[in-house]
Amino acid sequence: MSASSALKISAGTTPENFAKERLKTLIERVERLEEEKSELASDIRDVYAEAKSTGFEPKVMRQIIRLRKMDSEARMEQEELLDLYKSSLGML
Amino acid sequence: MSASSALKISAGTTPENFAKERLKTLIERVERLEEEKSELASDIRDVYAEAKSTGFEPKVMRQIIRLRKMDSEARMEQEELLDLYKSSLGML
Amino acid sequence: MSASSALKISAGTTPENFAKERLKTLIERVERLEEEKSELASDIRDVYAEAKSTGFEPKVMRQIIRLRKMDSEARMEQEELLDLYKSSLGML
Amino acid sequence: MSASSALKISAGTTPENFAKERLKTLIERVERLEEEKSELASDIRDVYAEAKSTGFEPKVMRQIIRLRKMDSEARMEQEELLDLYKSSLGML
DNA sequence: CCTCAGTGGCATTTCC
DNA sequence: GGAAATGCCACTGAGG
Repeated sequence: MSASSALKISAGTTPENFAKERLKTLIERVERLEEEKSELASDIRDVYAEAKSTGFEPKVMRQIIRLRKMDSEARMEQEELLDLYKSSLGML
Repeated sequence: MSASSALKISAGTTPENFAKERLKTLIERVERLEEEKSELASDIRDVYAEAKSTGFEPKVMRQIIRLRKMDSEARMEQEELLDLYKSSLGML
Repeated sequence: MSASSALKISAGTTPENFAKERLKTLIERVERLEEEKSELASDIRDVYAEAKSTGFEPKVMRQIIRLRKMDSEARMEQEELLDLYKSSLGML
Repeated sequence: MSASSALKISAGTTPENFAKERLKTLIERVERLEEEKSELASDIRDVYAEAKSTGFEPKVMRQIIRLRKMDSEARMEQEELLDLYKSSLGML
């Protein structure tokens, strides 16, 4: 489709239409991402279901995962703190 | 634990170890999925930030998205209702 | 109430007793409300039972009710969105 | 509106319309009850909010209420059991 | 008995 | 940073 014809103004790119299209695009991007996020959530539920059927309690697993997450976050904070010290002392 | 081979004791596949490995695998699968989920959440925040910097209010966008989601859910429920009617009337 | 009388100490309104009484009142209010809520749940079950005995499937009824609820919620969200647009445009 | 005219058959009380009206009534009864139920739930939330603002922890209050409920249910069961014994022994 | 929807509670996130 | 809202999980209770 060519944009060279001024005759097609009625469906053209007025500023309002431009904004409208832009908004539409942004919303669809979010929706797509949300969709993928939901699928991952569903995958996670599946893993827990599988675990449960093998005899592992999902509740306990969640606890473990929470703890490991806290651990790794604490470790990262420690490292950031260390870097801060180093840079303060001109050691980076 | 089998006593048939003394050599494999330390790293052997006793039932307990088997369960332990299985649990470890499951937990790592969940952690990987959670990781991806977080990245998507981050992507979504980015889109909203970008939208905001272009003059669109995230609050409005969220509302629009919520409405669109409700619509599609309503449509799905409609279909379920229809199936229910059909099954009630022996048409399935 | 005055603390000048030593006679009323044992059952008096010390700060602790005051808090205790207040807590008791709050808890009883919740319990009363929960009670009424349970009665309504029971009434609802009765209606479904009656419907079933007249030949209507509760499952279908629930689905219909769910849909109607979604509709009314969608309507409310529509209005909120409109308000949001208005406030975005300084029309409120 | 008069029911004396046979001319109004098209909107009349055919068996299907009768069933339809009956269903409508049942559904509206349920919806009304659900509505009241929601209002009570809202009232309960309000009480907890009020309690919280006065310094009581809702979480603890919920615990207390749960325990008291268990107690009263246990007591009722005890009494039912006692009645059963009595009737077995011709003491009612 | 067992599945499943509904509901309350909790945690995270978001907005002010 | 604190309050409010949203989404998620566990649990209870109803229905098959």
